[in-house]
Amino acid sequence: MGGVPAERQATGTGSCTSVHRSYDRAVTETRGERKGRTRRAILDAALQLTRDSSLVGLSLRQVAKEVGIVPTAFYRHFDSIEALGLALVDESFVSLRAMLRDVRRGEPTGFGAVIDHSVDVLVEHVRRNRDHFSFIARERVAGPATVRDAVRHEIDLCERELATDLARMPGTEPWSSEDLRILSTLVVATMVAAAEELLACSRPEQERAVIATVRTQLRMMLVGVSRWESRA
Amino acid sequence: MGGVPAERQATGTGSCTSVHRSYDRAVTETRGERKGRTRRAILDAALQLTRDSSLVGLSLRQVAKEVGIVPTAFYRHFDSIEALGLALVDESFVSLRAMLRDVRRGEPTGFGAVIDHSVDVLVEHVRRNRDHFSFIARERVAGPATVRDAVRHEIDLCERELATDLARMPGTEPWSSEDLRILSTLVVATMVAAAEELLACSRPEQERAVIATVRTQLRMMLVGVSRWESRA
DNA sequence: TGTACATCAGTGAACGCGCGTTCACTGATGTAC
DNA sequence: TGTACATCAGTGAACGCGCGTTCACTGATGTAC
Repeated sequence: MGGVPAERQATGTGSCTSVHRSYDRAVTETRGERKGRTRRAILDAALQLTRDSSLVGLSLRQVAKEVGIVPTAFYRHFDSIEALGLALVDESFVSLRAMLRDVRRGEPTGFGAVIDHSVDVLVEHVRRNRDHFSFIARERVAGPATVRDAVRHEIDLCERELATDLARMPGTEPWSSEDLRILSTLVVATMVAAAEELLACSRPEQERAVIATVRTQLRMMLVGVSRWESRA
Repeated sequence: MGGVPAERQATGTGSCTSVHRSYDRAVTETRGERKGRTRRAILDAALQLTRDSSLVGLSLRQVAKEVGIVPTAFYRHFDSIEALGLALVDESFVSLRAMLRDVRRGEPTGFGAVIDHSVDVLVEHVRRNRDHFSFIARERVAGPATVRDAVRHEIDLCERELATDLARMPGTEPWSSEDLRILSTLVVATMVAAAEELLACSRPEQERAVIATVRTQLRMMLVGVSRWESRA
């Protein structure tokens, strides 16, 4: 009875809705495509099931049940829940890097515009990749040690990336690279905190308040930027 | 065979070392004191056992085993792990409020001195109440829903408290109360991030780097503060 | 195109284990007289 | 001070359940000829 249930993935309420529909199933599908679909379904099920708790506390059997496969079939795709977690870190940061790319795409027509654009992009990406962002926020502090470390490492890379972006902004010419790094850590921490707040919002007006707050916070920082003198 | 194992609490490696020693045990002890000791031991065991994971994933049986009581005895003290979690939120924020009190105790002799003193106090408190701080950091995003909400609510209260403190600082007279609130949110987020970084440090020089970073970040903000004009 | 064999995603029974919770209990501590 | 009874923190057996992991398996898909 091998290979039946992969199309069940669309059943889940996961945010990453797939292109697969039930009418284009088995007939033309290669074995590898099928396996890929089941793998995708496992990843989606894990994201969905950890929404209100964490990887710690997610069981292989829960995931298998949600996907519609027998528990042992899980091992055809991942060695353990932890390995699944590391795969989720990878794909979550693909989302996050896409966001950074979108931020960078904005035309720099002054500080205020850069801030507004960045916040808009953040809000939009958090909305569209809710599960990825909340996965990162959660597992960063509460995941299994290897997952936690992987998330921290990726965030570290993002901070470095942002530091080089900041170095290209007008007004930061006199800054030391160390101070740029420190500022980018501050910006990332603020953005992470804002993302966490956005994720906790249930009503639109809460969301609007969070957006206004983070916008003002970034402005406060940039007022600091324009007056800052490294090593002084 | 009731009431023997309460003095076992000192066995744990918890950070809150108790005054109890084995030589002052049972003889003079009242029933209520005994119960209090066991309760304390349960709280300590929970803090210790969640260090590397989270409340989600902590079992009543693990706690009972660590304390040295039978699993069912747990129910004499708490209804569930979640109720135990809420008690830990309460006592963790007693630690955190003690820290805020220490910060406030510093003499305000200029911005730089306020920042240095605040960071020193933060570092000292994180060192001394490691388990409480990491408990807050973790359960804030990854705890059971009721625990998460309780932590968020307490942090919200801290932000309000800090906003009124900031209002008393020289230089903030022209600030709107909304902007003070936003700044205090920013300061708290920065402090929380710094505390998380400090908790992740394994070597002294990492810790020194984190301290230098947060110090600089607060300075950057305060340069912003001194130039900020509300509603402008 | 047809046949024979290899691959491998998914199956299902079975295992020993730790879980939360129930229940009737014990015996030291506390209290009323 | 002494006795009789109440309280209640901790006990230990028992329960049904979900867990991760093992194993031999099935049968559709893929490939070599």
